[in-house]
Amino acid sequence: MVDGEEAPLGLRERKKRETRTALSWATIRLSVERGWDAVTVEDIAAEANVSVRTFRNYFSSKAEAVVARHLDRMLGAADDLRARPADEPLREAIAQVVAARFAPESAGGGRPPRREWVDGVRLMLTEPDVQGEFLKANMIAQRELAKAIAERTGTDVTRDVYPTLVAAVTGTAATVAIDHWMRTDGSAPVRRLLSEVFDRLWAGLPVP
Amino acid sequence: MVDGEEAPLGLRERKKRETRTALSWATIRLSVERGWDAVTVEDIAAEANVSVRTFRNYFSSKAEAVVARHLDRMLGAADDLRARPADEPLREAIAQVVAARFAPESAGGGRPPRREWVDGVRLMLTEPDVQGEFLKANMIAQRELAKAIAERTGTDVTRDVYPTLVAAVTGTAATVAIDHWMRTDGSAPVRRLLSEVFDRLWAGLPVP
DNA sequence: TTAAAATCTTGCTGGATCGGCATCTTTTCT
DNA sequence: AGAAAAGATGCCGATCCAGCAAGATTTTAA
Repeated sequence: MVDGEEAPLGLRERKKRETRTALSWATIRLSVERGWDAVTVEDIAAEANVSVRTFRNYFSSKAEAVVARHLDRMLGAADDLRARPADEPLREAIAQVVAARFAPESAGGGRPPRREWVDGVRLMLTEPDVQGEFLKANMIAQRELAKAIAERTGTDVTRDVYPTLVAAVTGTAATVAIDHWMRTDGSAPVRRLLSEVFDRLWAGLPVP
Repeated sequence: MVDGEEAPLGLRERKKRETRTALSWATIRLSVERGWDAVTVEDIAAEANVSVRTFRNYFSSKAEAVVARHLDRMLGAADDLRARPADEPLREAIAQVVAARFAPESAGGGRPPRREWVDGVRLMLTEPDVQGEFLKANMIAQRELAKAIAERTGTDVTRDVYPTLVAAVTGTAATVAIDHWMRTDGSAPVRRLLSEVFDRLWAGLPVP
């Protein structure tokens, strides 16, 4: 399951990933454009040129498909962490990899998000199912992140609470930043919020 | 929705709460005893003397019913926070109310949990659906907690990130403590884990 | 106290979801 | 090349789910 990430990645695997992201994007786009309830799994499958059954092989719900983008992002961050110089302070390393994954270029095509789109996304994110899946994804990513942190700090995920805790805090930072962005006018970019939240957390939550 | 908690609480409301907790407990008990998949909504409804449709009016899934206990607990904590002396440091106040709600007496009848029961609960909590709902509930509770914190600190939930952040950290602490308890032999009581986690968070996550 | 209004419970039901299975196609391995 | 492995798809029965309306209970107002 965990073989070298360096393998050239066969055709099969590549296609699978393509289908996965295609389905995920299709779900997001259609939902943003038409509204959550106005999109069926059938629509999405058609949009991505696969059968409904195949959609189900990849995702067990629309919400899961939407959140897949975020999940990949966070898993990627965990992965990046392992590649970070070992002598870099943990806090720095984490801040860097997470911030990098939140960079606009890192998302999709770096197209300038239109007002309409942002509003749609925000609306979509209010959907309870989506929020639930979002949290689940975060949890999964956190487990992976905890492993990476444990390796880096020479701690044990099952014995020490430390790696799990730091991972959880990282996930929380991301969630809070996004959450706050969602509930405000969105003028403050997520990255700024993220770094602010990070600083506060590692400073022990001083009263402002 | 948020009227004085002091209102005598009419018969209607009382009955509703009773049904709600009855359904929640029934779900938990049956699931622990028979195993998650061996329990249908029909069983639960029967156990609580209501129709299946009524179960659905209260909860949209078994998982949600299970987690309702935890949700109430956290909402209660948020409520307790408002009643805390205003000059008490925020950190202390939060630690107190949360710890109090995790006290064994505060749960159900203070019956000594049998080994069998604990194992069953642990097994139930590994169920993905349950975990998902757990996270959702936490999020809901956090929003409420954030409001209480905002009141207390004179900050604004929509303008400042601070209250949301502190609430999120509190929720995270609870989650991590429970998560760690679940994945270890359970010898360390949740309350001890909780306070350890709390201390570390408010100390800015020093490297151990 | 009584009648009206509001709310809750419940059975019914059509539409969507879900996951197992068999089959056909594509990729990978030897 | 040929066999083996893994994916995609269609089909289908079981289940879930939310809206609706009828009947019961509580609350409110007169």
